[in-house]
Amino acid sequence: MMARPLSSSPQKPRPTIQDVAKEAGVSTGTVSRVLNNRAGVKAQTRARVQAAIIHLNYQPDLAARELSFRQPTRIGLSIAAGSRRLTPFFTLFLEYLMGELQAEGFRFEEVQSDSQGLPTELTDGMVLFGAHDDDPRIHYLQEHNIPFVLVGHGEGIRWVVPDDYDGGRQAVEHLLRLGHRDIVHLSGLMNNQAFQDRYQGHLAALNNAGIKPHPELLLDGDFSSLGGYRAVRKALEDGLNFSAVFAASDEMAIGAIAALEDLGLRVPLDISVVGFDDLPEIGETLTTIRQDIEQITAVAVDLLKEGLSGKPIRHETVPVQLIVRGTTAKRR
Amino acid sequence: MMARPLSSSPQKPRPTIQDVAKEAGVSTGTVSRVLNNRAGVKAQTRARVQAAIIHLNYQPDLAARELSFRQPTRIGLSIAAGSRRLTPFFTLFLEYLMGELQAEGFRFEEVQSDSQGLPTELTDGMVLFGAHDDDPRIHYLQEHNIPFVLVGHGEGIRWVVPDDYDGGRQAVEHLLRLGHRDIVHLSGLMNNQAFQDRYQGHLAALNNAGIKPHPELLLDGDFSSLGGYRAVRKALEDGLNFSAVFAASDEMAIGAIAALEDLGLRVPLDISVVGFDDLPEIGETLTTIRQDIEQITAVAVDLLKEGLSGKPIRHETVPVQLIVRGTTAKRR
DNA sequence: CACCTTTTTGTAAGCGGTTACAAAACTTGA
DNA sequence: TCAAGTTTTGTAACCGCTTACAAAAAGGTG
Repeated sequence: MMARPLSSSPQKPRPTIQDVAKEAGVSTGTVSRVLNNRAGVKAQTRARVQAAIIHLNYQPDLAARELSFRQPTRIGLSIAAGSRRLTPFFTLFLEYLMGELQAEGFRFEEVQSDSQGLPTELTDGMVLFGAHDDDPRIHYLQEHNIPFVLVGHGEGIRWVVPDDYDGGRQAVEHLLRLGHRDIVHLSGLMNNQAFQDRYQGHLAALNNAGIKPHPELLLDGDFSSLGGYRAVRKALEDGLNFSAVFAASDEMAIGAIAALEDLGLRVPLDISVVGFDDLPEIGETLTTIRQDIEQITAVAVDLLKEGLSGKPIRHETVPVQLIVRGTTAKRR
Repeated sequence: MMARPLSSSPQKPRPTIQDVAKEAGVSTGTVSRVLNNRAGVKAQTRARVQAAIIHLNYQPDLAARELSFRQPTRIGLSIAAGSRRLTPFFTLFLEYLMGELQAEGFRFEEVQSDSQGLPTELTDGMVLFGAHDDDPRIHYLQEHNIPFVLVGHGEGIRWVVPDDYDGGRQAVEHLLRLGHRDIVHLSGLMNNQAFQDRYQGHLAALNNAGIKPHPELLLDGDFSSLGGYRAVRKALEDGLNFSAVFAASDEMAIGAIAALEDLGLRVPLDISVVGFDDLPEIGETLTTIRQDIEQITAVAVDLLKEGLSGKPIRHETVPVQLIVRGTTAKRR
């Protein structure tokens, strides 16, 4: 045994396109064409090159590739001051966005969350999270002619949102089909467009069924599991009459269920609960409205690419989907 | 008004080092030296170049730079299956880690969270989050000679952790100084090293003060605000006797405070509460133990760089700090 | 089979930086 | 004032890949 501590060997030079070319007995140009799936390579040659690639365990150098392609590649993410970003939703959004940008060969430059929110580094494009319509960042980006996409609603800009309104409608229609009439809406103070839309969808479903909404069924769950718990518990203790809860987030739904069970009610036997988001680790047992966060980020990246290539401005609404699981049942 | 929708101009070529050189009347080599703060440039020349850089709003092309430096640059993050990653802590960790890696010129390759957890793409280095000592990923990385750093404890590998033990000790010593003797420890099922260490620190502080720990003061708060709320509320309703709560996370502390206040107790007049983490948006009013997440990520990146250059294996413990705010007071 | 087209492959010039080396410009001391 | 030494600057090769263009090979046709 040596006294010296273990240390890994410092360098192991990666194979380059040259090595692959030599191994396959072709030129670098041909290898490059194979790598990029370009037409005009004989099938036989292509196979030989691919074999060499696998044999050498070749991975193209991203920097060199990026340099050759010379396309804009720096994308920034800017988060509005005050938007709740320490949430499961945002974490997933961030992860998927990173993945999408990476897959498209972009460089995800920085998460900016300073109070100003204005880009400090120059980027080729921006994703805006949680911005208002007259956000100073929007003006800044427009002035500097930097393409961007807003996750949220906007006027005359590129944006993408999940269909919150439709989600609210679907959730409540599901409960109505099960015979429920007195449906609590558990949300937060309505300063957020998404939560407002979910509530509007809720109201629309009631309206379509000819049911008048009851104002005291709108509860403030503070967007958190704790808030959901306290709101529902208080409502029960105050004797509020309802047979179902539509929580505008999975977290609030979890809290609602805990409160119901703590007070001896069974879900879904006595009370049905619907959530919103379908978050992994959290809402996996809930009847809920699924937001496809991956798709939202994919659309965001698409829109951004359109902006980068000067295409016309466009926006998109990503559909949501009711997932029926074990927390809803026929009204007793 | 044109009917055609607005569209931004597709391209605006960035200035290159050549442009800067011409503008400043020097060669590209000199500009490069200025950019990288190399010695051997006359102060006057340096100033002229810097002026040109600012004037042209020049930003070096990262791809070109990376290609020239030819250093390993792809860093992956791997998250153990089953570790709770949709938490504020993890989100902040991710953001800081991205920032650090970026600042050091690395490329943050991917967030892996598949059940296997093994790297699917080749990376030059890895950050492991929430791995156990005999994690298959560790063996894999060692076999393939890929440098990595674990956020957590390990044997014979590079790792970094915050000083959880010391944090627990500091929190409880603070409460002891205020005269508290019956201190609830609010945590989760102890499957997590960090939470175990915090509890061990708690016990050590008691022990140093000659106080015997009381087993029923250890409460399961499920690592969440809701769990903290329910645990503390139940304890109060069961008549548990205590004058202070040490919650092993800010979220549980928030829950604990809500429960206390719902049952008519005042914080800190009647009961003192200490949290752990000092999370923005969440723990900002708490007396808490501050974890410097930014520093943790910075150390992780340092260790990784050492691994990349073949330096000996080393680990580091990042200190934590008691922040006294408004939720603790002398025992009445 | 000679000739023309089409397909496949090779060659070499970039992409935008860094840096080893050489050249030029200053210092210094006798 | 000039040679030798030192500092500053310029030149050009190179990093690994893409791609326009040219060359070679293959395929068709009368």
